[in-house]
Amino acid sequence: MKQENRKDEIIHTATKLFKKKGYSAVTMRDIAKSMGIKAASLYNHINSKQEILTNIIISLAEEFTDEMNNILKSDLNSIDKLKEIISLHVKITSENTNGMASLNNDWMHLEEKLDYYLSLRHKYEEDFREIINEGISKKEISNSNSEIMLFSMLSTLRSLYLWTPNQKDINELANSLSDVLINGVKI
Amino acid sequence: MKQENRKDEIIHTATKLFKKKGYSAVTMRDIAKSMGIKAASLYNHINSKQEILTNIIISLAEEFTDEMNNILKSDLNSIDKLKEIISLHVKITSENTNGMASLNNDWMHLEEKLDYYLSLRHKYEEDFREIINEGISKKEISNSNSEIMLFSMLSTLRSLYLWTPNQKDINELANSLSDVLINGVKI
DNA sequence: GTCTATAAATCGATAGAC
DNA sequence: GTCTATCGATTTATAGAC
Repeated sequence: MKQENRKDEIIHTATKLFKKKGYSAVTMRDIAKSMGIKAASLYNHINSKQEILTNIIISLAEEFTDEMNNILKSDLNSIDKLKEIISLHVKITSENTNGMASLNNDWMHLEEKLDYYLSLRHKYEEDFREIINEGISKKEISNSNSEIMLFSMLSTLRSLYLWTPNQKDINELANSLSDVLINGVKI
Repeated sequence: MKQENRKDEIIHTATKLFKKKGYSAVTMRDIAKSMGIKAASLYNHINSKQEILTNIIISLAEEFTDEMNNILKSDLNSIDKLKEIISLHVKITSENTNGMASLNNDWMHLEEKLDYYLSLRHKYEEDFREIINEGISKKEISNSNSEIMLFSMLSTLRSLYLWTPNQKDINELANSLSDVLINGVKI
């Protein structure tokens, strides 16, 4: 475990609380109490509540962006690129389950960094869409509604934080999830 | 369009705002302003902010519960039961897109009705799980990880409110969605 | 049924002692 | 680096005039 300085400790504590109740319902007093100190003491390490949220969300969004770029650069076929995306979501979610809740549910409370976040998200979805459409034109992916395939997969991957907090083997999870998302449930 | 009394109008307005920012970030002044009146006037029609949230969430949860009971009672095979569940989510989401946001993201802010909501949700997931397991034992559904199939489908269905607000033909959406969820994306 | 006015509590954030 | 004390703004909700 990496050594946590006081600022990281605040962010880590806040992330846990944000998952339970959402950014708006968590007070600086809640965060402080959870750390055994007073709210005023938090301000020796962070400048504002908003700074905490920005830190949680932007670092995750940039991580997704970087990894998506690696997948795009690879010479995998479309199905294997999808499997890589699935593994990426499983990995990041397992490393920061609580943070994924803020990324999904509290991004609209970003202030200065809102537009930047939206641009990263838009680019990510565009890249995902391109992989699917490339797969369709190369006859690797079924030629049905590509938008529904995109948002169905994305919805499941974005919801991983809700039901995989105690997952042991993340490789097995990624494999099973790939099986279900790519082959469906029918025999 | 059914005639809306003042209380329904308040709930309708609040539901729209709750989707945008979440229950905790929306104030009674926001709701009133959006209706062109003052916050104090709201209290002539509703007793509290909490009552608005309870009304939104419990009515939706009970609708899902009732319809799931009908599906369970039917003599459809497992795949067709799954298709009925998919149609149910598409229908309810198209009728109350904004309310689905509260159902998904703000249920933890329920107070007196929280336990009741949790019991309905638990029962719904149990019924869904039973349909999948029955399909597996009858060789209608693939014998892979049933929990992953359950939560993958449920995640997609619960996220419908995010990307289907302007859907025209809900029958076609339900059919395409069934195709993707049941048959996957592979050719 | 809506208004103004305000109560009582709580919010994020700061000042200054230690 | 944490504390007490507090500011100023904002919250839900109520009282009472119209």
